[in-house]
Amino acid sequence: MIMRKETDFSEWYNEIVEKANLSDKRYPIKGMNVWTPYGWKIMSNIDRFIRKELDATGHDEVCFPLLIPETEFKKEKDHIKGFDSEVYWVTHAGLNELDVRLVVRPTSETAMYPMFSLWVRSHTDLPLKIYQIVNTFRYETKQTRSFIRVREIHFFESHTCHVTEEDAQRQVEEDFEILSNLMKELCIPYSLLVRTEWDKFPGAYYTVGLDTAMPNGRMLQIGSIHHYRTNFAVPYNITYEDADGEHKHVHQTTYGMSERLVGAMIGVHGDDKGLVLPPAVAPVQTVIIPILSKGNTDAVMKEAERLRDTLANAGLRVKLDDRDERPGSKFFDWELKGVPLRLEIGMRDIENNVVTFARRDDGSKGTISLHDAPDAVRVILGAIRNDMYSKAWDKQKGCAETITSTDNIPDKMLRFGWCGSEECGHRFEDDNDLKMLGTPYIPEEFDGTCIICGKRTDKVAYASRSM
RNA sequence: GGGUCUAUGGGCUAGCCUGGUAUACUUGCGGCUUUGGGAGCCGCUGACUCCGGUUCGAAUCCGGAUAGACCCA
Repeated sequence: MIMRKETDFSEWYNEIVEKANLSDKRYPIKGMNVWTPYGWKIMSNIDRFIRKELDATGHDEVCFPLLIPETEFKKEKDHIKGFDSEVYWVTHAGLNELDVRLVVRPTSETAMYPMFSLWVRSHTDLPLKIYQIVNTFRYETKQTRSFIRVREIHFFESHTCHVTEEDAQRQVEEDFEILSNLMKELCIPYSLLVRTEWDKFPGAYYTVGLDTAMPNGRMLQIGSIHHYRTNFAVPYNITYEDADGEHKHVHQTTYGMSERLVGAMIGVHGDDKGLVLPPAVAPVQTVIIPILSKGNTDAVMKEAERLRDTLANAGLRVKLDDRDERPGSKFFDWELKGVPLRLEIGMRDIENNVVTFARRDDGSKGTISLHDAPDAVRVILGAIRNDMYSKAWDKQKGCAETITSTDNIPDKMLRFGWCGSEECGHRFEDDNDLKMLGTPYIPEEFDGTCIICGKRTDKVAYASRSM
């Protein structure tokens, strides 16, 4: 197997997805792939974390219907303009043509908000904080890629309603905290950029894009947080009665991240040997490889099974690889599949009361005592998580390059002065085949000139080629 | 949005130009031997994307559909 992550990222990515068996692309609809068990376990582990975080911050899980009546879908003008060209339509039921066509949800604002209008009556009903983990559908015309650009998208979306704009803003801040907790487990670095006016979510007041750098220098959007103000509450008539008996529109936010997180994890952590999974989401956190030889098979297997049971009882996701293969072959397999920690146990180890371990993230090896294996394994997994996280951040920090002219633009994340006008923004994008990612959410000191018009500016913007 | 290329067992692939018997490797299944970094031998299962055309005969030639890869906007 020859994999070259740094030089042929695109090929490398496809090869990893196929060989590690994360997804089966052979389903005969473009952009709709089958989640195979290993890939789905990873996604489910991510979902589990999302549930934990959202539940802990007072969100309730719900599940809305997949189909949305055209009449509801079209209530918010900008929203429909943004999604018109990429939704699937249900036009028939059996042999009959439908009077009101149905949209297969591309996102659930227009499904939820008519119900919100019924649910929210009083200021005591607020804040309303709900989320769902479902699949959505968008008709992508561009080239598709497993997890990164698909037509059926597995994602979570949280929707909140608040009394005031300030309350809604506080929700956005809470979302950043949830994001931070989640990314620590997935070991993925990210930047927070306020999207340009022409790139914000259709119908939003503002959008914060969450981006992470891929090895080919391009930025991958892994999620977004939107502040809607009352932009949806007005057309959907979501109002509450305040303490003074006055009826007011709610202020709303949404937050969403998708299966792209899996794509980001592959891209950020993988290497030429295959996947590298963060311990929190790895379907198998540690694999035990028995080293057998003639005459000691039973003794070693017995010890290996005991080790497996001990670790499993301690709550670790452990697998004993008892296939009739040579150890080397098993090493390659599990490295390809990204298992964070490998334990080897043979006669030599048993005689010394130890287990040999090998870390997937940095390749380091050593031994741990058989007696306190569960604690030792937990410590190593924790170290793997921390090292993966900080290593990934170090890499991302160096990834943005400040440029002052549009000559010889490098293929990476770009930082530059921007006067803020749409005209300059569009020209920058069109002339250089780049996508503006936006301006920093957390303001950055800047003193320079707009890269297009040359006007003095203290505003800085980011851009990159899109994936 | 525009263009180029591709489609053969589960995976990878030979054959296509010049029409007639489909090749190797790998996976899977069974067996023997092996096991501290991709083991070896034997046996078995398993394929020409779909629709139409040309032809006595099509994986091969022609047209279309579908799916995939890449390039440009």
